[in-house]
Amino acid sequence: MKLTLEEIGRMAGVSRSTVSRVVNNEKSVRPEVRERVQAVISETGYRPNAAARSLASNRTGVIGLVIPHRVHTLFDDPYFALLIQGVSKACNTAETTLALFIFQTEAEEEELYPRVVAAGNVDGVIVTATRMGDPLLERLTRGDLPFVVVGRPDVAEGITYVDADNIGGARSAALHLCDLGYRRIGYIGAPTNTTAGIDRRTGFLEGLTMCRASPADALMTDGDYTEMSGYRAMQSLLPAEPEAVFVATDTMAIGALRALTEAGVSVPNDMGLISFDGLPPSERSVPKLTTVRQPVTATGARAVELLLGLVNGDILQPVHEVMPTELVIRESCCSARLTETSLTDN
Amino acid sequence: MKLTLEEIGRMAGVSRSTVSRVVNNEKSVRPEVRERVQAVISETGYRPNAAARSLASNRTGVIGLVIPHRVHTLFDDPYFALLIQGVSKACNTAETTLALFIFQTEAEEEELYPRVVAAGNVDGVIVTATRMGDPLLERLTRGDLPFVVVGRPDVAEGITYVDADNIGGARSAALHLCDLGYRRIGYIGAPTNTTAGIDRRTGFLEGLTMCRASPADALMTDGDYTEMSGYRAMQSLLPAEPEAVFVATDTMAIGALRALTEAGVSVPNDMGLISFDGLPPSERSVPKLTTVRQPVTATGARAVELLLGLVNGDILQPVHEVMPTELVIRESCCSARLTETSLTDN
DNA sequence: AGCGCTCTCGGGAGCGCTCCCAAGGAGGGG
DNA sequence: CCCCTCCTTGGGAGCGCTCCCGAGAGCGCT
Repeated sequence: MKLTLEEIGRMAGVSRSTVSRVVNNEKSVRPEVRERVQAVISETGYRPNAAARSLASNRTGVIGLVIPHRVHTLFDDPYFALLIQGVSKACNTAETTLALFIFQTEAEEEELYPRVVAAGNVDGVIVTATRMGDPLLERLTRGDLPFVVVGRPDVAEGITYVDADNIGGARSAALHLCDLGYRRIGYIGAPTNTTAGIDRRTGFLEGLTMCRASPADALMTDGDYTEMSGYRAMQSLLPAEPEAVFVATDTMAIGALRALTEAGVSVPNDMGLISFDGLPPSERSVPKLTTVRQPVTATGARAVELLLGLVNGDILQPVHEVMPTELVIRESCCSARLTETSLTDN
Repeated sequence: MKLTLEEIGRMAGVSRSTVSRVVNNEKSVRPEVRERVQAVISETGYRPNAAARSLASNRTGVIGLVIPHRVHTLFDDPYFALLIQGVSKACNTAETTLALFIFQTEAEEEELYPRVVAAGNVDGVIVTATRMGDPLLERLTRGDLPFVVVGRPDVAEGITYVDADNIGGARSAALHLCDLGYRRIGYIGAPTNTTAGIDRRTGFLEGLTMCRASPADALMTDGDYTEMSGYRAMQSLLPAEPEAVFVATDTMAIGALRALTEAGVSVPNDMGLISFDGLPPSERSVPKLTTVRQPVTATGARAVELLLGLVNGDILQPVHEVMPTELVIRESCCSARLTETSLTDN
């Protein structure tokens, strides 16, 4: 038996319209009628047809999460798994369906607009991992589909985004190293064609400046978010003999740690290591990494809330939201150093 | 300007129906007319409205990927990231939209049927990580929505699924250890309320039998797919002094390796280690893990193909598909042992 | 008693597509 | 030359919902 509004109406002795009002929780329905209709609905397990609903209302109840093609190789970075989880969870509570768009090629990415957006498949999209001058972002800005960016976009005007406090977090990491008495501090960064890379670098340098340590070019290099790039970067830094290194992501830090292990450099005894992200692997390494944790799932969830706000018009002005980070002290920095310094000071 | 079939028709001087035929690539349209319509379509960037289309045709062009709530804690297992990638890629090439359903609670999971299926949101679903007597699977079997299971379901009759060759792969791992001369071989398994856990155990035991090694209860234990469970399991196995251990998943093997590192047991010198899955982390550990690789992304892609076949009626009988595995020899088993044995034999 | 207001409810219209039927023209065979 | 068939095209009828308008009932007020 095909259940429709009409059919439910017949069974409850009311019209299609009234059933619709009950389903959509509109007020002007007498309580007793509402109850009667509710009863029929739960008896029959009726659910309004999604397609008909979106055709008539111009709303789909679906939002998209877009993961651009650049990321594909780095998808083993657990960051995205966590982000997806946060987004998914928020979608579930909002009774919204999550459509996932993972692109492996530029061509696929360009299909997004025609195939998904123009067809009206989604009410809005969340975009991650944009890069400087990202054409996707530009395209989105020109269109009128609501969207939220995860991570600060390079041109942010008119764009709603939610980002981690990369600058503040990186600054606190640098300060922490300084506090522990480290002076020759190295840096393995994220690509500077991403705002996260820029911001973490900025924060790191700010931190150094605040404690009057000065960065040396020989101590600074960049990776590309992969574990392997962290591995290589650390190898290239070793000759400069840093006392400690700040690595801009956990995944690269794991790679860096591997390079150190192979080189027989003990962490934290011979070198301090601090990273950024606070993902699960960072507490399963040996030694466990001291890191700046960012709230990844919360970020994803917040992005959904903002997008939904945009979609149903609760939010009218672009919102820029910064999620706080937190320094998580574990085993990869030597607290003995602090003690030494303190003793000297006393 | 709102583009519709009608509008495009007007512009091309034909009717709505003809445009529809062109869009859907039906034959009976004169080539010249077809071309004229095509031209207007690409000029205007027209795309048929998805909602209207599914309302009229009863097909949504969306498939769901369901990840049950049990998995949520183990989501940091890169297996799922790879699976999602495979599924997503296949969806992209098939011009199908992927809806992702990740459930964190049993309650959310139960909402799947009413909210998603009854509302006609998807044409079919792919379900992963089912367990014995999974109520979700049972519900799906009763309904008439096409679905494909990733991993062998415990009752497989009437169900289309695609699974890795867990038995064969585990057997080859056991045989490999035997070949290398290991005799006291330990086993850290996956939960035996999952068919993967059962099958890998079965394969492992088959392998031992084939080379006349006999399993000892003291050498066999199970984890729960998490890294931590692998860590603990290895600790519990250490007193029994196995010469080598087969761990049923990479993630648990990484945990086991961590336990060994902490205990000062060197791999492969003091103990051989082999695992199953062949995920990226297995080649970034120190030492790199010898493992049985299963084709995760291919599995996901195959699941999509099967589901699509089911959806449009190309496949009428349930299909059971087994993906081959491959032994990847790296550093965690001692080939020196083989040499020793060989030497003795000579 | 009459007026106007609010609350409740029903039904028409239409969202943009697919499906189907029928009409018209072209072409082949008797 | 006519009839039958096939190919091509157009348009009607929905798919199941939302939105909107208007009718009727009930109420308080003058």
